[in-house]
Amino acid sequence: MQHEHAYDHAAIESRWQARWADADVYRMPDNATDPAYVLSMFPYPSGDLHMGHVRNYTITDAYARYQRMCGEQVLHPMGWDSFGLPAENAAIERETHPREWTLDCIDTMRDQMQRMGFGIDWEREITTCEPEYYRWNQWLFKRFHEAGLAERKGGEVNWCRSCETVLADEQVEGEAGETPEESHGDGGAAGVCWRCGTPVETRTLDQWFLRITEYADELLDAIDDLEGWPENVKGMQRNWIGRQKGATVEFDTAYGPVEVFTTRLDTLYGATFFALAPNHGVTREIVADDPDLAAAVDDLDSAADGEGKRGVFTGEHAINPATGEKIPIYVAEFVLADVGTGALMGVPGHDERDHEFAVEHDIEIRQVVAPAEAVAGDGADANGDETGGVEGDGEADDTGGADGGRVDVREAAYTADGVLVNSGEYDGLSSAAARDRLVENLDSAAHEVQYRLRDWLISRQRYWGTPIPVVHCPDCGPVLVPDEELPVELPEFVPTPTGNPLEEVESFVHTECPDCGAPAHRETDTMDTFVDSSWYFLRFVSPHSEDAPFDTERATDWLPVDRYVGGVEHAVMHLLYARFFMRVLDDLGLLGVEEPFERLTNHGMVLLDDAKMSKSKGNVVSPEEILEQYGADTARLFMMGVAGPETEFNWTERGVRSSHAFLERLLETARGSASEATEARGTDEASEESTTGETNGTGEVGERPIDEYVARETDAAVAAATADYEAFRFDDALREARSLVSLLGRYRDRGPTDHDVFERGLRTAIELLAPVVPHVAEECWDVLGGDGLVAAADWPTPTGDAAYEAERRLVENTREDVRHILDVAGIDDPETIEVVVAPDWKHRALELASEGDGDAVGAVMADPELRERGEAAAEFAKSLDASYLSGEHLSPDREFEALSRAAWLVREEFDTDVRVERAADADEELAGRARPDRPAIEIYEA
RNA sequence: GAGGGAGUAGCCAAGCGGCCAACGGCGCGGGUCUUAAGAACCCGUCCCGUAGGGGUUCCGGGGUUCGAAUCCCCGCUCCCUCACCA
Repeated sequence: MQHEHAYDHAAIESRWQARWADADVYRMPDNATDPAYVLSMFPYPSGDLHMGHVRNYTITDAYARYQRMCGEQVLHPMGWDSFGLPAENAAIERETHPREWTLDCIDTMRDQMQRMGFGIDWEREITTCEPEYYRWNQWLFKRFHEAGLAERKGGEVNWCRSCETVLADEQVEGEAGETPEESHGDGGAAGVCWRCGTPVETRTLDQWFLRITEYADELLDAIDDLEGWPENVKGMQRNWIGRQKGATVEFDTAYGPVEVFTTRLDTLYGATFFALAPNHGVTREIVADDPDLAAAVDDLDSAADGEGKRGVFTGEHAINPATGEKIPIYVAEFVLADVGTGALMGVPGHDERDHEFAVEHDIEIRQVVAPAEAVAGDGADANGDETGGVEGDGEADDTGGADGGRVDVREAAYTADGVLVNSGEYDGLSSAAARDRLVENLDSAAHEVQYRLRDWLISRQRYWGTPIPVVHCPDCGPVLVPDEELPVELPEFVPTPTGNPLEEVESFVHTECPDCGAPAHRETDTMDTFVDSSWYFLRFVSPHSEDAPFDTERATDWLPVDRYVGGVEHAVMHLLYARFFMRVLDDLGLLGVEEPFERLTNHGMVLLDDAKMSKSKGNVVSPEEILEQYGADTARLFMMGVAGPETEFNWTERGVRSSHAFLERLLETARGSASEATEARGTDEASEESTTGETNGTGEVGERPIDEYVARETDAAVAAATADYEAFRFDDALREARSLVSLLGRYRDRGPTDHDVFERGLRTAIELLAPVVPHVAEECWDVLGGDGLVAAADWPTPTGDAAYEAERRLVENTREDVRHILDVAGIDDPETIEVVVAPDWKHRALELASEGDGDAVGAVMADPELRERGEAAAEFAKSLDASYLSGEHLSPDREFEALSRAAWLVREEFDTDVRVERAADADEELAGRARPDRPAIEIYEA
């Protein structure tokens, strides 16, 4: 059941959206100097905004608005990551063109964003599927190519036998139970074709790659300096790059030397078998004239994971380069072609996986490394050679099967470093030293660094992407299209039952070689869409530039993006590719910045009933509905108030309603204040009634403690909320703003208010709320007769330099103490509550003690005046512990003022008389009980 | 298995060396307002206590420190990423 809206959000929102547009508030001039660059990851235009988008953009919008109010020039742009497979699918399904479908979706989503009130500079909108944008993908591709960073080479890709086409990884559907998560890059996925269900094979085809591996070290090492990035993202990137330092070494075989990579060269003497990947070159040679063996190898499943260590003995042997021993060569399932060299030395004594294989195939297990303490215990010559060496060598610890310094490698592999045994001349060396020594001594051995990161395969055999600007000439080979001929535009879309539609467009394919003019055919592959998103944040700097992808000078000034907000799912791909692009562009002299994103925030998910919202599960709350029912501000306020940006939270109807109710109240309060101001002007009738009990203060409206209290709280709220906005703690900032509104409500309800105090409070609250609920804030601002737009107003600054925190704490603690006393003492009907601030000398003593070096009593008693206090001073000094000393303290005057201002709260709560006094004006005994931060309290019963 | 993160009162969730018995929200209890309900607002919500006190807490166990939810070590549990990675 819906109750009627006390405010017409639809009218208010569209009114202010129009006003913002008219006033061009979000326009970012090109001549700005180092503006605040606040960015949300741009969306794929799927057709509808979902809650995740709304949360994402609300976060950046609120921060951008806050920054703008702080006087910053703010770049908060939006664009569309609009190439990609779904559009192609949708076009086929709906018998339309991917471009039309995409542009329709963009229109819908732009409209939704505008209705959400996101303050975006639409003049800078970019759409990656437009030639104006993707021509620069092509241009950049050429620059990469010139720098030797784009190359064509054989790559493993997914191939569907039935469709006779290459499939992008996304076009490979996972088998039972597996989610077809995105995994770009190399092929090898085990799955089925998305169109026909045929199991996907792997083929090696010539494809275009960007050589990101050239930047592996740089990208990895620079992660340490990304201080504004979350640890998990940094960890994922490190992991993904996967640098591993070790060594290569060759084993001789009847088919020539075969290289292996190992991180544990020190275990070389323990190598008792040799293993090849099923599709290793040497495997093919061995198998070539042995059909039985070939069949056995064929039977191995290279995609098998986990259980069992299947393998086939080839009958061949390899020569251990260190010992000259002959060891059996196996073809093993667990050896992967694309890891290391596709071949490995098996050391069952010191590698768990090898151990398992050896046990299954009855291979000798030999110990060649012992825990350091075991060797020392034997009195063996441990040699003490700790020259250190290769990165990543760990201290010998007792992991991996060591037990009391003794290990039995027949039981389990001992995988830790230690001291060499059974290793001839290397016995007694530490693992690390042995690794270095072996590399020195063996001709075929060399230090080697390996990466998990592979070059980035950007070729995609589909229509809806950036055409790779290459022409294949029978004579000249692949030739790049000259810059003047860019962009290579996509031809009309012709749906084809299978394969890449581009191949079917003769007018596109048939062309001339730019070099020799001979008939040639155009490359029909398009680029991975991650190319588009690897530099889009640069395009926003000069979105209409026609002679460069972006203005170098301006980009160098504006970048990096100050705050980048998006989902964790882009932790590796997008964010790594973008970092790669930036570094290349920097090296090419097109940019003077190396890292794209200064501070990165991964927003949490929006849940419904503890589950991720998803269309397939049907548990989706559509922004469209919320927009209609409650309005944009309600949705924004709820999302921002319920949790910090990184925390996931549950969408609840209740929460939404309470946010909506708050906005209604706020609006009523503003309207009430405005009408009161007009009516009651001059009507200063004394309603002294409610002020008669005031002990401190004159009772004149505007000069009463309560007026001062409200004024002070207004400043305190500003101070706190500002710190919260700075720290991206929007939930806390909103709490401050909301509690200020609530205080103002009480202030108004309890009697005559000072109009200036009240209105300043209200205006301030509106300003604090404006970044999150911009429409209602504008409406209130307008009602109150504010100057211009709040969106363009100055962020409030607290007047004075008050210790707001300390004051609030003092007041709160004192109030709690009063309640506590009343409760514990069982006083039901207090008549007077007397609050006495500690005497000056105690404050002075505290000050001296905190300045002194530990000896509080000494420091205090050294002061002649305090010494005169005798016993009392000594006692007090003794009671000062370190935590008390380290705290922030108010002066006696400040304490007195803060408590006086807040006295009305106590008075109201307990319906009693309250007296706040200075020590000098109070009973001596009572004053004696007071300490700084802790006034004495005496309660008199009726 | 490797790397990252986390375990805080009924629940969610801050805090990350002293101001912490520990913010805030939900739930629950009391109160104000109201014809009533709801909303809103105020108070309470580990135990004991007739004056602001005391006791026992922040996964478990050790340690560092005058002082630890906060730092270090060990263990347990959970989440995420990568993974038969040589």
